[in-house]
Amino acid sequence: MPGQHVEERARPRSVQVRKELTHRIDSGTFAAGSRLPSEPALAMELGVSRATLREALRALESEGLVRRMWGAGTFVADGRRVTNSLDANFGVTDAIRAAGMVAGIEQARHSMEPATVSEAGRLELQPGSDVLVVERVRTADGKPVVLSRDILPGRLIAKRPEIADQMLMRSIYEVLERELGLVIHHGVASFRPVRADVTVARRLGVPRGELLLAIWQVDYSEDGAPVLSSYEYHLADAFEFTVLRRGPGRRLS
Amino acid sequence: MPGQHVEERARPRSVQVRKELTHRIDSGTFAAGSRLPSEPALAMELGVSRATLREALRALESEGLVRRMWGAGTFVADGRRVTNSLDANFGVTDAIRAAGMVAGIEQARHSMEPATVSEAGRLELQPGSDVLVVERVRTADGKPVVLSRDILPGRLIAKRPEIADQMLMRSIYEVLERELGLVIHHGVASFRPVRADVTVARRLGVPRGELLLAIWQVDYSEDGAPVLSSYEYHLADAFEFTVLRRGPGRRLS
DNA sequence: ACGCCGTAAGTTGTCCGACAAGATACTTAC
DNA sequence: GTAAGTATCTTGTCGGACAACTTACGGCGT
Repeated sequence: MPGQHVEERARPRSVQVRKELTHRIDSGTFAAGSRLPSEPALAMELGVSRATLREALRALESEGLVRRMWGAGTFVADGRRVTNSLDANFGVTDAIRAAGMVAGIEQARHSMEPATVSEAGRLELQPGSDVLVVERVRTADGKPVVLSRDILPGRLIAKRPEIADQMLMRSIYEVLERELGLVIHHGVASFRPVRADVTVARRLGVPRGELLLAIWQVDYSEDGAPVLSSYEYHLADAFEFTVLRRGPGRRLS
Repeated sequence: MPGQHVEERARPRSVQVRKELTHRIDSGTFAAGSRLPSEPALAMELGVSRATLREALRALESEGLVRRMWGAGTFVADGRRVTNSLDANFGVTDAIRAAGMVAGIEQARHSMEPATVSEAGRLELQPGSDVLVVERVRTADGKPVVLSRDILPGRLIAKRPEIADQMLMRSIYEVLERELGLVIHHGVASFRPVRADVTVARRLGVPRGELLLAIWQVDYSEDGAPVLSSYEYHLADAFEFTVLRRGPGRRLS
């Protein structure tokens, strides 16, 4: 049953509250470092119960936006917001825009191919199943900075092949969400430094052996199904990645 | 008032519950992909109210350990646990151990120096203040893999200079927590690929120009004060870093 | 007048009981 | 046999209440 179109489903109210509070913090209504109204007061103002508000606050705390102190109050985390954070910004487009540059796409092309064994494994498909492969060179202020190769199950666009064309010009995440109602819930990214080989160097217009950061990643939908497998080659000097490390709350063995 | 020794303060019960559930998941009592007992049942078994249990579950959900589905139940996240995750494992020691290798330390030395302007800025100190600098070469199964340079405010160990020696042999996070009661709450790490210069290459025993991953990071204590600034040079082939990317829940502008 | 300590107010943590909303599995009607 | 409807289970939300903790104020002794 692949129906399930975008139907403006009612989200849990705590999610609404979380968004509202995030907006107030981002907009400065709740200044950095300041204390939030007490839970009973905030709950009444937002028109939800204290339990629902606490649900939202717990989420914000785990995101590092607020800090709760027993008996003292809940405080907005001190400024120091990570701008180009690998674990917050999804996709190359967001990363480029977060760096204050204009994101563009060149040399875009897509094709339907049989999945290799490793790709099928990542996407939990039968080897040889059709997968859509989208290759693009991403530009920042017109200069090539990233070569990306995105792979997704062919069945996703089987009924609407024209969607593949849209992926050549826009963020894949954007297309997945707007055209297919597919929201990426989380992804697991790995990276390591590499040198540009002949193929990559030519596409990016840099000398062979240039320093690159290779990132490969699998994104999962809300129900835990793999949706997108991608490979990216970033110019080392293009932008700087940061990661917010939480913990060490849970210590492994 | 720097008293405040380790005094086994009573943690919120939800934290206890969270640890218990984490343990059960890690130990396999709750198998990957399986459904947890219902909230009322689990709450009764653990001897806490449903609200407290939900507080713990919310935390586990944000960590990606469980997935909650409205009306269906709460499920343990599918295996696929990130092993060497940059945003979960803190410190080189944990990273090496997570890769299944034996962590060691060589060429360790420490010194008290006046802080440079940039270092003082990162640690929010007066330029020229004394800082403790710890330089070490970390080994995995006896082979050098990381050159690290850790910088922390000198006042932290002013009254117990012998602590610096302990940092030469053990994880700095471990020493901070056990000897000073200082728990790192979060850190912000940045990284980029670099080539080994002469100095780094000699310390790590690799050719000049070898591929490295440079990671620099500032760690903060629970009250938001910067505690540790560190620089690390990782051999590109030593291990593979992964990051769990959440979202895109809150989209920035 | 100064400093110390106890107390009161405020805030978060936890608890209980109940109902609403969504999902699943079973039953029933065709 | 198939499909729709229903029963039941689960999570989401609500309201009120009390306990634990932090902070700040005021009284007390020196």
